[in-house]
Amino acid sequence: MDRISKAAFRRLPRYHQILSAYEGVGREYISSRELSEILDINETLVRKDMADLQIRGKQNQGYSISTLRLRIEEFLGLQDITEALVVGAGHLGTALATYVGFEQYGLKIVGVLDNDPERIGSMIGTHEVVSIFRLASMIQKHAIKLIILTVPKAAAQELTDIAVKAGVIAVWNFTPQELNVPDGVRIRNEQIVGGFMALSHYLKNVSDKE
Amino acid sequence: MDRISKAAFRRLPRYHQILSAYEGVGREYISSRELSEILDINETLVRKDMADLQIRGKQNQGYSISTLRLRIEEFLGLQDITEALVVGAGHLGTALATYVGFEQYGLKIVGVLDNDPERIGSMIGTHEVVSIFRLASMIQKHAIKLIILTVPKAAAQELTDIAVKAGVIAVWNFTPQELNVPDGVRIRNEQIVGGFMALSHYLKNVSDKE
DNA sequence: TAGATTGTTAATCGATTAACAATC
DNA sequence: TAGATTGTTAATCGATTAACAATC
Repeated sequence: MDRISKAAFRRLPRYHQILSAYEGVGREYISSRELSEILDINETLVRKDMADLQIRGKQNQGYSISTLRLRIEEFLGLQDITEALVVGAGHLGTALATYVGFEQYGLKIVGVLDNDPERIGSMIGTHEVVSIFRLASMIQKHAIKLIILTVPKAAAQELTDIAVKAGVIAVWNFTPQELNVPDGVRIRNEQIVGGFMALSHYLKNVSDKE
Repeated sequence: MDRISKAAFRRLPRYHQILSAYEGVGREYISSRELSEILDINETLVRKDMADLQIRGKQNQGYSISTLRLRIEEFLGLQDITEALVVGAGHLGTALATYVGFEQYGLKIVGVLDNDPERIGSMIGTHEVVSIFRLASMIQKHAIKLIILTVPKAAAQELTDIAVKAGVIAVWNFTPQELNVPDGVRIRNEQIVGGFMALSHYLKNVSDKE
């Protein structure tokens, strides 16, 4: 069975991104040392992560970049197509709905919904924005398992309830609302403002020292 | 000195968000039990976090919501104004540049830059998009310490170098590029696609079991 | 061979949780 | 008083790192 630690799991996207970049310029192998320096983590930790992924390196050369990248993709299920709806067609929803990079990871946006009559019917990339009232029916029609939630905080829980009832089992939550869902439904909270808070704390302490 | 664990630090934005919501509806106290249930973490952990923040609760009532919120804001420096530039005026840059919620945390966007002649001169919210060639001069003029980077991956490192040379010491990085910066410069990587990867892994394992 | 590198084990470090005393 | 709750200590769990053997 595929099992790695939570902490290692969080490193996989970062490994993946470096591997893709190196593969793009034709490199074949990368050492744990190099990976550790780019990511600013310990070298042994990289080797441990590789061992957890059941990837073996070559003495004197390091790890095969393509093997490793494919292994991460397999592990994360990036080779399957995941169809998703973008719920909320504001700037952030638009950014996510039109981001072409997602294709590479198997994420396919199949619809964009909003509640604003002015937006409904307009085009976002190749998608016509449809009414939020069609959320449940679209989920059922396409057997959607994942929604990308970019609506105002006040609407987040209600729309999640509707989506879950219609069959969704994963919510990528870009709202600051802590969502309540039944067991078996997975939430990923982006809470973008959290990133700023970390930097704000740093900036405050730098200036305190001056 | 203000010192809490890394893990506790990551919980602060989530506490803060709940406290704001409860304060908005007029609640005065919240127990560690309630916080732990909303966030789906252990009750003792909440109390330990409070102790780390040097916040004391009241027996039988819990923690004062406003005291706790203010303490978190103080700790994170959210009461100071942080001026920042949005570098890259695509959909994501636009979303971040126009997000009104940032004000509440002291984040003030003072400019938006892009390299596309079609975009330069257009308005994003109250900001006129200016040429990326003015990056260094704008940083110096406003004594900017933080940039919000939403440019294509290929441009990320070069623009970071320019910004750091001009005086920036914090980069909120929404590109997938791992940035290389001198000591003393803090990077926060958003790597949005990482959130999808976590969900993709979950979805894969759910369907494998069927 | 010497050097570079992987892979593994044991030690250490950090975070979470259980247990329970204190108190309103 | 009994019940609800905080606050703290010690135990446990999980993650990282140091040390070092193996090997190309």
